[in-house]
Amino acid sequence: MAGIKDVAKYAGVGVGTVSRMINGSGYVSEESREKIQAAMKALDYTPNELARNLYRKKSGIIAVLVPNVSNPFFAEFIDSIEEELYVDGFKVMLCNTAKNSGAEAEYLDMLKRHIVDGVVSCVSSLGEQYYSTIKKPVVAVDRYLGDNIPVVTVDHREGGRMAAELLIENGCRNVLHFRGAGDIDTPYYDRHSEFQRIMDENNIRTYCYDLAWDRMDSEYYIEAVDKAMQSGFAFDGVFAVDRIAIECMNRCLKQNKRIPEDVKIVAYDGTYITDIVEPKVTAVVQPIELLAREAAKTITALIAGKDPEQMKIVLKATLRKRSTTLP
Amino acid sequence: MAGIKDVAKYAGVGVGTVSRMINGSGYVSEESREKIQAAMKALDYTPNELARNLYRKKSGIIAVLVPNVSNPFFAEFIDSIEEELYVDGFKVMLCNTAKNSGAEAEYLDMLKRHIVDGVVSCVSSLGEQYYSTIKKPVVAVDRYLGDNIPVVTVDHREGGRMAAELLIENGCRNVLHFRGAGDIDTPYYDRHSEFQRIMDENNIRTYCYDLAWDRMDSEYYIEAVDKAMQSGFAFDGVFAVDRIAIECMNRCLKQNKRIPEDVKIVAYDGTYITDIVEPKVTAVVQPIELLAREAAKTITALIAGKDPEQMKIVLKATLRKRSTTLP
DNA sequence: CGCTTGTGTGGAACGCGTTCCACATCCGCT
DNA sequence: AGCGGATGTGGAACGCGTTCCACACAAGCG
Repeated sequence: MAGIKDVAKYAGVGVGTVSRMINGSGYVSEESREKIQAAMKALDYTPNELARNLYRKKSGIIAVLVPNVSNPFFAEFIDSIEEELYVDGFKVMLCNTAKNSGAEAEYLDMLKRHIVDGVVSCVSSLGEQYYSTIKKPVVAVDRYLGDNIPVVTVDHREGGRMAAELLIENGCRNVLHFRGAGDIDTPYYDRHSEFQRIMDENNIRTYCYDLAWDRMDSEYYIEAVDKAMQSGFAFDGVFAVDRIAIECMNRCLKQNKRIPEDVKIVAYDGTYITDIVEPKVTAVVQPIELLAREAAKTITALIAGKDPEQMKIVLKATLRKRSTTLP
Repeated sequence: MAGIKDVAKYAGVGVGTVSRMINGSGYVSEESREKIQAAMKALDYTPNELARNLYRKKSGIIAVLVPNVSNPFFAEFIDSIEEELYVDGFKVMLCNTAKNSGAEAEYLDMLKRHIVDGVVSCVSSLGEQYYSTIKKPVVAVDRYLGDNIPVVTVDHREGGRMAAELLIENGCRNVLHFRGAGDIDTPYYDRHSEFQRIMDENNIRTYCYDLAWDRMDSEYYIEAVDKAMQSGFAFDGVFAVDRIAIECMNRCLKQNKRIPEDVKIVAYDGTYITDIVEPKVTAVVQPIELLAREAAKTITALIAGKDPEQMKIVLKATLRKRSTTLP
């Protein structure tokens, strides 16, 4: 493989001149330009990015940590952030952490090893104290990872409220509430706290099912719905993440319950799967693309050495009424 | 940031000794071991992977090119291959190519730049002649990228046959056939050729709708179904990729057609979305996990300098009968 | 005792592109 | 003529970890 020295020799110039030309820095005469161009073509030269990276101490790669890309929420998030970071010249390293409890730490370790310039984390099994030791660019999505780590999140309290109020307006009195995983003081959980608060305030009976934080697969979701159904709790409303909401809906339909007449359903996330089932599911929609854009902006700012303008960016969720609630 | 020299100085040994200790190569006395260990801890030393990479001329990263991760087929593929490659010590760089026509070439270029050690490509807008100039490890998934590029694929001919025969057994006489994108001589397309051949052979009327290769989004799919519906072709069978099959099903239900009595549907891919809609959709299921595993095995073998045992690995698709065809 | 072999070590050279510094022209201007 | 500035260039030093070579010392053996 030809190196810059070979090019310089072939073109009859010094390595510095070749480097300046490639990087468009400093002076290079028209004559040298042509000779170097010819040499590069003749030797089929491509700069070794590894060497550049070493010198610059950066790789141009950002790690994005998610539990699982096959979950449509994270798939859409990754899709968007990849696109966003691509235009800024960064590549995305994909890190699924659910498969293996050591993966999160290992991927974070790549920051120290200079393999990645920054991390966007949508997971948090490791906890604040672990993250607090990291002095490199990290952005948290939907969870607190420590005081010095900027977070991009959604107003889940408001999201939980919208869901709760809609079910109440719809006249629900007995609601099945699948509570997501995770620490209670992570922004993510606000939807459940607020939802539950409003339910209690209005004397609505609820049956809460707490999900494990490390399972996002269909099998587990189906199992969860099974168990909730077997509890014998007679419900006329459901609040759950997309996939579970859909599963509940299908069970209800199988039991000849009418949707939305007998059971109202509000899903959380509003990924495209709520729109491909029939009836389409009413959902609190997370602004995934915006979440990705803000996360991208924040991490690139951090990498560029700028302080993020805000340590906490809170986006708005929206309510998308479809056919699983009354018109 | 502390470097290996600092550690060596602090421990009172030479850099070579530190390096040997870190890499477990060569001799290091117990005494040196302890001193180095202490020094590493004291200085919070982590080796700079960039420098190692430069020396070794490899980055430990494999680029996986897909049109779009939000498509569940690719999401599941990436999910699996990431897991597979993780155990082999490789990281995955995610490359969505649909967003931008230049992205595929740019990501491939990273091979030359030594940013990635190999590429697993599930896309092919660039064509054989482009790929043929690449002398680095590349594995193709479901498409031919040239004679010297190993391919992992599925027996789509068989897949197309299973779908066709099932619809015929079900008594379909007028079938809506959404044909996927791409070159006709890519393995991927075999399903359509074979399906169509059998349809023609049995004098089944078909209405073929050809999809654009560069669109995988819901909007486009909905538009496609719209157009096909508007054609006025009265059909009693549908063969299409998951997402479109589902869309067709929903349209039919809305028009009060009964599934499967009035219209039979066979989807291709069999990702989880065919299982969350009601009725569940009969599908030719691609062995995505296996596809990922074989692709991972092949690319790691290539990177290790081994020749792949086979230049073409063909896996079996299976038919999963659900409720959109007769029992 | 002399020799081989095993153990252990320091440090120079290397991989490869970037930057910086010293140095050389050539131009215009006073 | 003399000076300042723009233009242009070559190559050493650097970033940082790895490898290899020269060298040192101990033990084992005839």
